[in-house]
Amino acid sequence: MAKPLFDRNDVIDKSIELFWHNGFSASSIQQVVKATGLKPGSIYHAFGSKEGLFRESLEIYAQKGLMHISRVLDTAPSIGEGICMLLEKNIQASTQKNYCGCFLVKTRLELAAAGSELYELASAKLNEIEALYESYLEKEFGKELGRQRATSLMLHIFGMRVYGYRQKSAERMRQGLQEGLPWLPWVQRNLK
Amino acid sequence: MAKPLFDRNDVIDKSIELFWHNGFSASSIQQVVKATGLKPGSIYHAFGSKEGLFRESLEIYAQKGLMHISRVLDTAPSIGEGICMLLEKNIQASTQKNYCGCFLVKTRLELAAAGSELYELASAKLNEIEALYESYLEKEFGKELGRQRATSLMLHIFGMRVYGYRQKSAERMRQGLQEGLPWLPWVQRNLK
DNA sequence: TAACTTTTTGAGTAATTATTCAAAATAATT
DNA sequence: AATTATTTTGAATAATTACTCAAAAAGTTA
Repeated sequence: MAKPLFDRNDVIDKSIELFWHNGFSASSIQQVVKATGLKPGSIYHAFGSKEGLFRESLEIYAQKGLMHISRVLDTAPSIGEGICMLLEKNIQASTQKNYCGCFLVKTRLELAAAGSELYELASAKLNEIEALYESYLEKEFGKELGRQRATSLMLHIFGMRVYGYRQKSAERMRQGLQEGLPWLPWVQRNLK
Repeated sequence: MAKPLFDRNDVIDKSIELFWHNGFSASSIQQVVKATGLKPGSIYHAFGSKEGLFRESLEIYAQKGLMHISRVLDTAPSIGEGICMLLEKNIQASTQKNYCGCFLVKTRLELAAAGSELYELASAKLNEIEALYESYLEKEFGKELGRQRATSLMLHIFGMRVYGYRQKSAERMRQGLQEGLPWLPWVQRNLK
């Protein structure tokens, strides 16, 4: 019973990187071979298909994202401040050189028309994220307002993932968020 | 001097349909051949490359979108009511069977990492849309608040383009929009 | 060490890809 | 009708695609 010699986590991390940047269609198995060092046979033995590898990459990515949100919101001084921290981190990320949006959002848009199982997976994970925010906001604002603000927050997060691709959009985006999410405890940035 | 026999508008419309649904990478020239009835040689003679055809499709799509926004906002009773009409139309569209988001948004997300010229084109057109909304909102709210609300509106529009893929999200999305864009003249829907 | 099980290898496959081009067809001009 | 200019054709091309499989290597157990 020989066990896999390659580091599965490492291979998944490198696959996430590749698929996240290029999307499903534009990423070839040959690129995976190059990125991971695995030979085609090993990839198919371990993951079954390109779709199988993509699915596992997407799942791990989503799981990490959900855990990150929970961790930040559980340790922040307040839920509102935690959300602000998460949003600010998204803004920061969008200023990075190789900004790439969100893997789940990109997958949902790319594969919606194909009716792919991967689209369903991405959608399910995005719904989980909304449900997670909702569970926190309900505690703060009650059932109805919590749900409403969770939806509003998701609209803004999705919006950022598209808007953020523009260079130098950080400050503008920050102002737009403050305009649309006035119930969050924004900190004063530039007093003038 | 023989002139083209095929209807360029018709070919572009069918190309928009195909590219919009499948994206750039997942649309093949053979699919274009099938969808338009043109032979490969004709396509390359008329548009130069797959990218050339995609570019022209994207440009026409964007132009139609910009014109539609102007027309609605120019004829609406007020700018606010016009924007509400446009948003409501987006919500309605998202409930359609083959909802497909926005061609510009999809292109921006798909081709950002590739540093493609098509990404630049999609971004430029999305910026034009924001500038158009800004020009209207400035008249209503002044320079600074107009700009801020145009950004907020764009974040919501982008957000809808992602959020809307979920089935049965219409009512929830409507409430989220009302929460984030309270300065718009929303009409009462269900009194209870 | 030997027998056994599982993983890895990497050349190979059939299908699909974007693109080309010489020849045929078509339209405008003479 | 003849000439010229342009478009259309569609089979062919070289490259790339996702994926396979028999053999070799490696780990586990006896």
